[in-house]
Amino acid sequence: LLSAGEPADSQSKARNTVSLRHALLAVLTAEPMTGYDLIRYFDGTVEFVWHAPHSQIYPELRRMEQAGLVDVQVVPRGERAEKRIYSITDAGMRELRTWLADISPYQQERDLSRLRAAHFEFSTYEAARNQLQAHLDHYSRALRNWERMVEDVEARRVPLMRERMRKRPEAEHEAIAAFRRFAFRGEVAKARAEAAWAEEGLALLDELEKKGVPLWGEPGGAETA
Amino acid sequence: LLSAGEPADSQSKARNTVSLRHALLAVLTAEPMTGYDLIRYFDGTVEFVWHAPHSQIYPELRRMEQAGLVDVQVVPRGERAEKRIYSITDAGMRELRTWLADISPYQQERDLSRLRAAHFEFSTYEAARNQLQAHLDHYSRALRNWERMVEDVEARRVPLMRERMRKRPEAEHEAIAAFRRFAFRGEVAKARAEAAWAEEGLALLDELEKKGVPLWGEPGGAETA
DNA sequence: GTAGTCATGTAAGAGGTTACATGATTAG
DNA sequence: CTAATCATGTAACCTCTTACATGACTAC
Repeated sequence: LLSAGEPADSQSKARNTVSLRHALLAVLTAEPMTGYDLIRYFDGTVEFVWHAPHSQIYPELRRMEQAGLVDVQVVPRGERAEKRIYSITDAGMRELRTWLADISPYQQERDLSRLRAAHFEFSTYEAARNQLQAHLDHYSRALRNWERMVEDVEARRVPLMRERMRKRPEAEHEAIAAFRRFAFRGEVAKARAEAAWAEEGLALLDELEKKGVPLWGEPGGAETA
Repeated sequence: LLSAGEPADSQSKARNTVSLRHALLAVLTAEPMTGYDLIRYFDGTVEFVWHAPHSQIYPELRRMEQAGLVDVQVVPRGERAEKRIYSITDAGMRELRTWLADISPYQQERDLSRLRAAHFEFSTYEAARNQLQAHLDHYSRALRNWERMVEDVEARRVPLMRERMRKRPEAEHEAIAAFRRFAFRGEVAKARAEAAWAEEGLALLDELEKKGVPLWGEPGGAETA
């Protein structure tokens, strides 16, 4: 049996669970910050490549601390409270670099929209249209977001990126901006492809309905066999 | 907990965990089969939209049986062994249709390739190239697969689809093929977009290297701050 | 005072991966 | 008789989601 997309690389153990860890390390390269700050950056810009809720981030930071990947500075907040400011260590930087060189196997597909679309014959024209319209809406919104982010990167309007640049020599600035822009452009391309796919699907539904092709779910269509 | 007496409140709470269940139901609409058969279909064609290992499929089939979504026929295999042939019930068909009409929230992004690409500045030109080359290889292979599958659907060369058609009136055949084709075309578009993205990245790396833009990970580049 | 933001956690459970485990049948 | 294929499970573990939970500080 031939399977779809086996990476099948002979070497490279590439044991790549725990990527939340690397996402956190990557953000911490910009500047030391609290878990709370990390969550904000995740929800702001990093979110689009790696989402994580705070219930995952706080415990992971503790584990990273124990593994020596980050240092903590405990700072009093007012009279009674405290906050924990994390910064990346040399070991953390090494871990990040190692991870950047690891080729990891591509994770298996699990695509709800596609799974549904492949079986629209059991549905109704109306329900199928709703699905595709939701798909189109979702990716249209996403597209606008990522396009604005590409512009923000080009105009150097991203605070965390500016901070990162401030700490590095001028010569490296171009690379820092270029790779961020490149990543966002990947999302732009994906969103565009998905939106176009949804539109193709909506056109297909119109065509089939006009031809009078019946679906199982329709009142007029055949019922359960 | 799913109970049969849920009064289908207002419109679609969209409680959409357990989609493995719906993927299995969808395959079972074609014909009754064993868990082993289901695994083969998953690994063959369904895999590209929904992957699942056998350790997930067997227990889920038992749960579906208990929920009344599938019927089982236990058939002796030789002298001592047995096999369990599952078929979808009316309740299973209803569940499938309900699910097809549910709009589920889009799951959060978690994209390793993009996460890495956004931080190539910490890597080396060589490592970054390897990443993108792997990306390109993966999606080029995927692209060829999905393109062939689109052709197979167009030529009605997919066994499970033929089986499905055999059981339905001629009028519905066009829809059955059209939706499968449409789903595969979505994967084609995605693979094409990802391959193009990787190529754009490889060109970017060439350009930056030619200009002499330094990266952190390079021997010539700055080391850890 | 009170609402909003800053700040940090725990816990239960679903879903998914990997490994362990077994044994029968069939084709050569 | 041996290998491949058919066939079905369990268990440990990890990740992620959702919900529960707390409280201090700050601006109005």
